[in-house]
Amino acid sequence: MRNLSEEAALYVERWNNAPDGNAGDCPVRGVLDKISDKWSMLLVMTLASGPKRFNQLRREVPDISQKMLTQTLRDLQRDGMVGRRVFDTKPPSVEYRLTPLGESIIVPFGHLIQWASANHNTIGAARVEFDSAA
Amino acid sequence: MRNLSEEAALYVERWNNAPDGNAGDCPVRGVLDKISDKWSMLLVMTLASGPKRFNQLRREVPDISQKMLTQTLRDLQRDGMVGRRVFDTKPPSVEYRLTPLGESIIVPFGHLIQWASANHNTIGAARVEFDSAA
DNA sequence: CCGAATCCGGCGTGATACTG
DNA sequence: CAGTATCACGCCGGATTCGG
Repeated sequence: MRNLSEEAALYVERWNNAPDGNAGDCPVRGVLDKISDKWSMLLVMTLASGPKRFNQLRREVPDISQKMLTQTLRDLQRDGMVGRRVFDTKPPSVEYRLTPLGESIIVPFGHLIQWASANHNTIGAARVEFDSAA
Repeated sequence: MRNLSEEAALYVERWNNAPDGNAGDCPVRGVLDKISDKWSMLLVMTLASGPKRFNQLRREVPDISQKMLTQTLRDLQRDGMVGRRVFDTKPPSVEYRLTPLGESIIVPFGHLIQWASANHNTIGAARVEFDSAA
């Protein structure tokens, strides 16, 4: 191990000592697969600012199709990240909101966004450099 | 906004005030797409414990195909996350190691792993509950 | 030992149309 | 407004084979 930060070293150690290090059925990878879903985290962050209705979400995430919005919301609901509430109005309206579990992922995911925001320029430059060298 | 933690509220605000909130070409989403890659972060965490050679990586991540290993390593190299060093030995050997940029993602990604590790039981239970209700 | 090149099946994804 | 149903396409990713 090189001189990583204390905190980084801790995570690396935990990773290496995980009971199922890198098995395909490792439960952590199961959760991470959801996180890596194209739309899941985008919707979570959109719902983070408060409950929203179906078409409201469509407007705030313009490039999601209706199908994927429905499907992603159902998956998030299934995982207990999002709550769904139906109002018997006319026309009917449905409200989606983050559960406490859903809210709890905002912080760790925020760290990742912060990292991406801070480093996307560096990454972009590295890509240009790499491609020009080829 | 409900009573999220101070930190969570901060990330939500940043997200909503982002210059490109949710455009498809938002640079942050470009970076996040890489993170959401099936193998990228797995390899980063595997390399976090030190430089490794090609077949060494294959052994430590048994369920990755040779093709995806090559491809993912090249992408990571392109993004400046991984360095590649060739030794003119016989037989030749190639060593991959994290760059400082690559090491810098260990901490934010570690937070996510920690969250996944802490909550995968809750999520699993929520899924069973949801499926049985259907 | 470290790859590149090729073939190909499956599934995630979007477009479109229809329902209550 | 809030979905469901169906179809068709793209491309990711695995298996296999070949090369330096």
